[in-house]
Amino acid sequence: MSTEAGPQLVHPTPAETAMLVGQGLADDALITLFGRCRVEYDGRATSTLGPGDRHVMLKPDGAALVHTDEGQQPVNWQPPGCEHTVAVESETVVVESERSTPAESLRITFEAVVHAAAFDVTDASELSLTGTESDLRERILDDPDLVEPAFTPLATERSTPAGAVDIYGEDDDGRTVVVELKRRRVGPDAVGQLSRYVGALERDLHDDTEVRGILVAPSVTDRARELLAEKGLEFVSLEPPGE
Amino acid sequence: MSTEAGPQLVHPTPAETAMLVGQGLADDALITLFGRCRVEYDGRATSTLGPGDRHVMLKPDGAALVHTDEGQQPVNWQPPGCEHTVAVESETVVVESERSTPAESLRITFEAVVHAAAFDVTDASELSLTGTESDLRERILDDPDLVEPAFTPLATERSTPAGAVDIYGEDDDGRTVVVELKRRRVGPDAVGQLSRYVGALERDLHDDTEVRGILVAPSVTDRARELLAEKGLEFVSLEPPGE
DNA sequence: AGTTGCATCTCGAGC
DNA sequence: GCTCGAGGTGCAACT
Repeated sequence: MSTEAGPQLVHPTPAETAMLVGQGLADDALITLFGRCRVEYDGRATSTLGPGDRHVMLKPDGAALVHTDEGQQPVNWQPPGCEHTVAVESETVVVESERSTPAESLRITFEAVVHAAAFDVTDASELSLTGTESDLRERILDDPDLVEPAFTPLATERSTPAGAVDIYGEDDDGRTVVVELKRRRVGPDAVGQLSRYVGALERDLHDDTEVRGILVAPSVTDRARELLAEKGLEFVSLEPPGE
Repeated sequence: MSTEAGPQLVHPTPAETAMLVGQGLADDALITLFGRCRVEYDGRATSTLGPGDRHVMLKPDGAALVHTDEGQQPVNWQPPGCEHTVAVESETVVVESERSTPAESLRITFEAVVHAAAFDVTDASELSLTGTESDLRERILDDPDLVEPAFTPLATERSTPAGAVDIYGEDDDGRTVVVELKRRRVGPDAVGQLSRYVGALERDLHDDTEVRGILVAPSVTDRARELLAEKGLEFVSLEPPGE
């Protein structure tokens, strides 16, 4: 059976729009609206957006997205789990989306709706993604010599007082090694992260043997390299498998 | 004049869809498609997504978004600046989006198109947002005593070998103070950041007087508080202005 | 173009 | 629910 088209309206009246959106919300449909609107948001921050043409999407999981003609990111949004409502106020369509923890509300006021639609969505497929940090970890566990000859991984995600280290192991001389993985070129933040783990382990183990810290990533910025040197940490260039 | 509706098609044929998309791309329209499709991506990583119903948006700035029924984030996307193309291959509509630096390509293959539309977008308004870190900085510059009595800001975004500090100043005793601002509750990463700045300034100034580091945020996690204590850094609870 | 750090970051996993 | 870190993070400001 072919996919059914849901209701579609072009230049609907406020009442028609509210009817379609209300029914779409009841049916757990994916709803899209396009038209001239204003947007107000209040919650973790506060924002207002004056009149303009935007695309609005209401998802059945409670997410809301307001897109302008530019940018990958929505200009306003609400995360999944929100309650959407629609109403007609003074001849304008008002879409609201709210949640309570944290208290956040989004209010979209349409002065003109150009298009409204509700779609029934069936999507059983999951995204398959390769080239992640997890893939880089598997690559190293398969061949620890990629870090250095005779490196021996002992644990992954080993917890320390400063957080979990990506790979915990020891070198040819039996010294403790902390490996921090990054799937792409790294800056100073990754050095700080590795440094925290090394420091925490040195305090935790509090034996005399030093703890080595190795950052594994495709490359580092100049500043990150300086920070590595200052803190006595090491760098190994390695990329996640490319498929 | 009221906003014009662009072309709208319900259950279009592949040829009709390709025509609408091609014309929309030529007109710098915002294009939406809904239907059953597969998606392949290759670039910074690699992904494949099997058949399912999704909403596709092509923006005039070259961004592409593929949304499922769940989540605030698109399941696949392409950033602004990409070249979009549409073609009919073996009776299916294929939308491709590519860029060269870095080399990335997105390929969406529709086995059924339920809806296709192209919208003319006019949006002159800019988002006004309050409650940001920048607002918190202004709040402190207006009243430095919020950090501590007799704190004197001397510079913002002062550069150090480890990066730019949010507020650079001195305390009542003339000691150098580094202030790191966060608009929300902070974890260990923010402590590492402040620590880097303090360390870099101590080396840079290399006089005997210590450099104080103060983290200003609404609150801190337990781990972050421990790290602050270990590194001899301080915390002041303060929120960005709420409106 | 590369670097750095903010973001209403989002998202998932662990606790 | 909170915490923590990854992300094809996006994004702007600056060099």
